Amino acid sequence: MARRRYVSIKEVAARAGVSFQTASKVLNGGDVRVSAETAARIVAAAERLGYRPNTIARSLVQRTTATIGLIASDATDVAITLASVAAEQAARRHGHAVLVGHLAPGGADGASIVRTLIDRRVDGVIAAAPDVEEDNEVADLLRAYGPAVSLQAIPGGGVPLVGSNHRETGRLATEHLISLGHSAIGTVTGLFRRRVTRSRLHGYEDALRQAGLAPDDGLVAEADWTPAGAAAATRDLLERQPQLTAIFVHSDMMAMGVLSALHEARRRVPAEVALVSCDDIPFARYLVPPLSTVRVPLAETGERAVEVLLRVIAGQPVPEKPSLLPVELIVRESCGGTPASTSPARAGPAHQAGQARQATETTEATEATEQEKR
Amino acid sequence: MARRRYVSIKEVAARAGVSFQTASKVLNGGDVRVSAETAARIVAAAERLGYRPNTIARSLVQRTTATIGLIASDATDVAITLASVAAEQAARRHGHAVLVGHLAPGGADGASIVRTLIDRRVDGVIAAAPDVEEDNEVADLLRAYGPAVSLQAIPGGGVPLVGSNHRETGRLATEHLISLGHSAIGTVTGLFRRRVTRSRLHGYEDALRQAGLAPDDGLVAEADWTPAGAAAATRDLLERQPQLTAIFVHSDMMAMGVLSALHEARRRVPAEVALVSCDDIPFARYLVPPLSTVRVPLAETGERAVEVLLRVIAGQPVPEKPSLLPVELIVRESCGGTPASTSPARAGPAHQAGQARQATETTEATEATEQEKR
DNA sequence: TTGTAGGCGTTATCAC
DNA sequence: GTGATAACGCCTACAA
Repeated sequence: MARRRYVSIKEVAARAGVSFQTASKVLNGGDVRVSAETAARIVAAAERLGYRPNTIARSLVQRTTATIGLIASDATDVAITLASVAAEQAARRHGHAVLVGHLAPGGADGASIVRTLIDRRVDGVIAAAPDVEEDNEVADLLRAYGPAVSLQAIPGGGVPLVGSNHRETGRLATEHLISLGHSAIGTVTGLFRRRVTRSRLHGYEDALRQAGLAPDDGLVAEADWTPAGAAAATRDLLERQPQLTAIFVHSDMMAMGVLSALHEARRRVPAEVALVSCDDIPFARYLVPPLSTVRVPLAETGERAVEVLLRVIAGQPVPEKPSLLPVELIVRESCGGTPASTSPARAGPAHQAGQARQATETTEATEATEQEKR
Repeated sequence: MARRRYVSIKEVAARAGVSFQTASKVLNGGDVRVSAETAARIVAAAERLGYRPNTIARSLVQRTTATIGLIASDATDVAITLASVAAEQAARRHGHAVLVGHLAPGGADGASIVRTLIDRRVDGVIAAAPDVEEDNEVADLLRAYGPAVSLQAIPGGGVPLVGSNHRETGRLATEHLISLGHSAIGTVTGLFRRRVTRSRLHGYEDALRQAGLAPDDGLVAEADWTPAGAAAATRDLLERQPQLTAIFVHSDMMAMGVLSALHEARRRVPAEVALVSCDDIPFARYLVPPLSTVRVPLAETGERAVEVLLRVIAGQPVPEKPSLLPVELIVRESCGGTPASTSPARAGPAHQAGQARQATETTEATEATEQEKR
């Protein structure tokens, strides 16, 4: 367990009887104008000695670290974690290491994370933490230093965005509830100050209006993305609007809180209250009842973000327009497969999703798919 | 968005009218045998120019990177993610950056992650990925290069372990079910090849034997830590042992699968089947019904791991014995608060947990606590 | 085909 | 108090 003395390229060279510069040349595979025989000797020596290049030294001269920074949120929302983990894996597939900093729940330390990354001279950074949407200091640092890509809007702009169409998401979910015959549709939202919340709310209102229903602020309850907050918001909603027959909730994590509150209030899902959510985290299908939700391609988002970042790092122009990935409604049981006979509401129009499709999923099919993955 | 030209200490020095060595001295706060006035001038210049030290260059000469490596699992198990995120946050609090590598679901790329970390000359590494328990190559690399700490056993030993007493965990959960009057207690386990599984199974058997009940292999169903796998195992179990009235499941993630399968089988929880799990992930309380579970201090485990690692890095002796954190039974509704009147089974003995306590939690109390945290 | 010189940005050890 | 010299491990010319 003692700290290992790393062998340097000079030792390899000495062993092979060449200068270390020659060794460097063959070990880096570049333009090897070296006899095949000496090359082999060098490679053999390197192997024998267990040579591992010191990327620190290499970075110093090359002025690039092959490392990207990742600002991640704490682990409370599984959906976001999914995106950041996928980003890390994608970066590594592309030959880059990843330096992460997770925002702490209380502290507004986004800037200190970014500074750590800058000091370590990462080649670029990905912001995958909703909280930084409100952090001007982070935004300034990101703009000032090197390339960056964000999974949420950055104040002041200037940082390419990768995400999905949140308005579409809200619309899809709400339209589906309308098409099932619901007209008293409440919504448990994320924090109002987040763009994603406002966009999904707009989508929700779009769908209502399109069906001739008037949006009503009394049907909207703000929560904080946590199950606890969503449970509280749901209790409020049920008290204020006991007649509601459906709820659109802005995230699967919050859907758990909604289900919990509904259960405590003895309202059966979907018989008495239908529920549609957003995200489609891996275990959404295992909630009781299985959750209908608009799938947001979180993992793909993370992967796309590193692709965009790596492209910018490579010198390509910074994308002007956000990169939006398609969302898709996944129908399971929490919204009821058939219209809930609550009111004579007009059936909503068919789904005319732009870049979205609708998928209906049977229990058996899902299970099979997910088993396969293992 | 253009890549910023970083200002070097030489520019700062020039600006302040001193040599760069002097600037280095005052900027690093070391033994400042420099006039207060020049010092101030240097600091001012650094600030004005937005000087950020190049830690790459610093690392090269100091042969330490103030960076630790973290081998993490993919995000499928929330519990494990909790530990690795906490570890990262703790490391940063201690002034260290963290380079992560998440194991990909399929690939056995643990070793390649470790090599990436080694090449980047991290000061130490934390293995927080159950999968590496079976990876000899990772174990060898960890032993060969620098300090390491693991959250699970490492083949061949030599790497300090931080975790919890799994046998105790299994015993606590099972004893509680026994104390509620159950005698036909099934268990949905993790993968048999993992130590944690075997330990929890031993705890389960300990409790049964102590209550005069004979362990029965027919009551044991292996799963793969996923909700899907646990659901399948549960269906098997219900088919083979329709008389069972209680289940001990080895993780909260799997508990979701168990609840799902129970729901599909129309078995009410806890009225017909009582359930106790392990982990106490943050949303365990929001499952339907709220999950009784043995709390494993995941976040604390991650924090402890970095403390141990940092101590070893600082030159203190490598701990011989594993560092085990206490577990605690959290009673919620999934096991039923009162004895299920199923069989005339002898009530189990009172809990004589070694380092564990039992906590009973009301809905109200939990909610209050969790709300506070925000 | 191989070796030499120079430098990446910093810190450390001495002289001055 | 301050600055010159050397070194960390490597890479990229360019010279031999």
